[in-house]
Amino acid sequence: MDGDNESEQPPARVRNIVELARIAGVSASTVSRALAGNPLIKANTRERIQALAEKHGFRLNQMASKLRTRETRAIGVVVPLGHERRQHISDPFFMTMLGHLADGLTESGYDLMLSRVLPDTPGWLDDIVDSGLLDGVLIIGQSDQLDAIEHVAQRYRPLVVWGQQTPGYQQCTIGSDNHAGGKLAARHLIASGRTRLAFLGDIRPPEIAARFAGASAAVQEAGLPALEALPVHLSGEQAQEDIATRIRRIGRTLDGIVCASDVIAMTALRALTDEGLAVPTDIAVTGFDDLPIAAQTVPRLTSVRQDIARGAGLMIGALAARLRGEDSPSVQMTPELVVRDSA
Amino acid sequence: MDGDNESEQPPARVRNIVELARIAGVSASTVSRALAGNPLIKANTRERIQALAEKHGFRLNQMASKLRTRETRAIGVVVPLGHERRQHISDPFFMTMLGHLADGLTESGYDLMLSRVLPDTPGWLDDIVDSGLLDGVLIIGQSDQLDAIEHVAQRYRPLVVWGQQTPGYQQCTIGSDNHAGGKLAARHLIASGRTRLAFLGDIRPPEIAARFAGASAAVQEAGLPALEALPVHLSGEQAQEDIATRIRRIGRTLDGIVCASDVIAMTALRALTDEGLAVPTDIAVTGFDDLPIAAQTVPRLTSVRQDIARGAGLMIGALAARLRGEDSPSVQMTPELVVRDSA
DNA sequence: GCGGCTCCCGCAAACGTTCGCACGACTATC
DNA sequence: GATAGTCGTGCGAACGTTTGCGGGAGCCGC
Repeated sequence: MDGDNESEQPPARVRNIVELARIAGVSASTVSRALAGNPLIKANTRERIQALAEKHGFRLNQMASKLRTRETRAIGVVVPLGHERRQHISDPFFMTMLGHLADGLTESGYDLMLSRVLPDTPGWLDDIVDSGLLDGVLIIGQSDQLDAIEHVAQRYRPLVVWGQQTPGYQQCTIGSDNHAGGKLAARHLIASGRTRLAFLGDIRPPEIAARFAGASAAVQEAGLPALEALPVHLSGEQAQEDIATRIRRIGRTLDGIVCASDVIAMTALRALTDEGLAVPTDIAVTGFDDLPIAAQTVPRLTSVRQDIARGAGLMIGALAARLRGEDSPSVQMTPELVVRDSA
Repeated sequence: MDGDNESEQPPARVRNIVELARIAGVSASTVSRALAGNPLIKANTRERIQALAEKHGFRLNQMASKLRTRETRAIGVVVPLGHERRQHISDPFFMTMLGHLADGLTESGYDLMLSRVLPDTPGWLDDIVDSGLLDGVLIIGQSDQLDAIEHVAQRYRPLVVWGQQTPGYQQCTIGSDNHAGGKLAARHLIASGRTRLAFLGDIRPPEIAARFAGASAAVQEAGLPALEALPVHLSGEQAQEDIATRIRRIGRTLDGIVCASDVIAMTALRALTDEGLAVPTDIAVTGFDDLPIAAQTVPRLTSVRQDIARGAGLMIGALAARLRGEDSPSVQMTPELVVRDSA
């Protein structure tokens, strides 16, 4: 009747392994091993301790455990927002990628720590990799931080980057062959008789620069006048504004637009409709990424497909190899043009 | 000439505070305080130590620091996928919310740990809150875990939920007044003369159930036959399939659809177009959320606006209050109908 | 009855910080 | 010149785990 009655009041919460050890009448080491399922501990004490832990709602303090074992089982996913200092990561591409990474990492038993970072201090990436909180780091998009990333990649192995592989850089990069992708899109427009093309998107990030270069190459080999890049913000209300303005200003002088992403293409579609221009009859539009929404727009978007799920898988695979101490090469996936109605 | 030359080779990386202390010729405590900017340490030794740390590329081990201070400065963001066991969190709503949360938390100096969890083990949420890794937890969407969440909420204060406030439940819930929102949408359809309505979406999650209930109420007060709910998956290719099937089967019998989300509405739009049904002349469609894409579809989507940015802000505010030990009430935001072209 | 073996378990030292307390040196006061 | 009051630094004990090593208890065979 003295509070020790099990059925009357919920057992006191146990806060650490020693308390539980006292209750069980064993040492802390035994509890630790028992909870870890270590066969060194006799089966019935092991189960007794596990039951006791369950009963008192006890869970190991991961912080202590991780400190001790020096294994955090956590991966950092960082999105550098160097060229695009907008407040939120609303870009569906990032988000989709993030979703796949979350899946893959959870599956492998890793926690995911998300950092959306404005890279203004020089050591931003060092702060992350040297925090002692992470076993490895995945970077989504190089933004304008190619060199900063490279500098860290030189000494920190478990680092994998989604982006554009660049000659002379050692960082393990997973990404599409953006140059080929851009070329694919432009060639398709040209093949359908378009001659007055433009490229819509900010070409500072290496991925986009490569897409632009690819498209330019196609334009050049067709003997058309050099492709012009029309910089616009990547997403957000700002982008909508930018794009609408661009379209209003020069939409009628064009008959084909290669867009840096599906989101941009989608917004362009909307802006063109508003301008009274018909897609694809007056002007053809291609996207990039082939996000699910590309199939849902009216007209449906012709887009360069990036297999994001596969990309995420490759990133995790490469990281896993590096965590095992093996080496893992960069991978360029071959993009594919998905022809729908917009071009 | 013996390797101690500073300019020749990069200084050896220092791994912990004691090593740095030895180099600086002081005690570990002093280094700790110096790096923390503690004014107890004389200004010039403080700076000397900071410079030394910089030079040797030393950074505090956060794991140890967090263990010691029992303050993790990390918030868990969890997305329970109870009713929707699809592989990825691709839903743009979640993603947008996540983006805003990431912004807000980073701003307040918190790290964000993302857990996408299939709640199959009974203690899934306990595992998270008792991991010792987090100062607080935000849950996006209640899924079918209302009770599991409630059980933890009873004892764990720093927990805030995005979802539907439900009578008899204590959990701190931030969300829209979904009932009002659903009613708003249905009333709008009815006001424009629609009489044969349906609700498109899985009504198991409480948020959606409330939207359905609200729409039903409007239908009932107009004296129309009871509203039918057509369950479909929330997103992904599966959803597309589901929706197309539904539309093909009964699209022609309807003249108005209340959709549970913008994504569903968008897919419906596409499916209707494919069926040769004109929106809004043949059939009117409303969305829910008013995501940026709602303004980009053709025709533009009439949707019930949820201010996601504000919602994220409220969640973080409520959590912050709870972290300070204060209490914070649930909040229901008033939704607003944004009328565009689809209804 | 003694050595050796197996089987469980406890001791104590880590992991890398932080922070209360004490202590030495130096100035100011009477 | 003794006492009190700063100021700056070091000692050592935490935070809650994990794990190498050692040792006691029990059993076997000789």
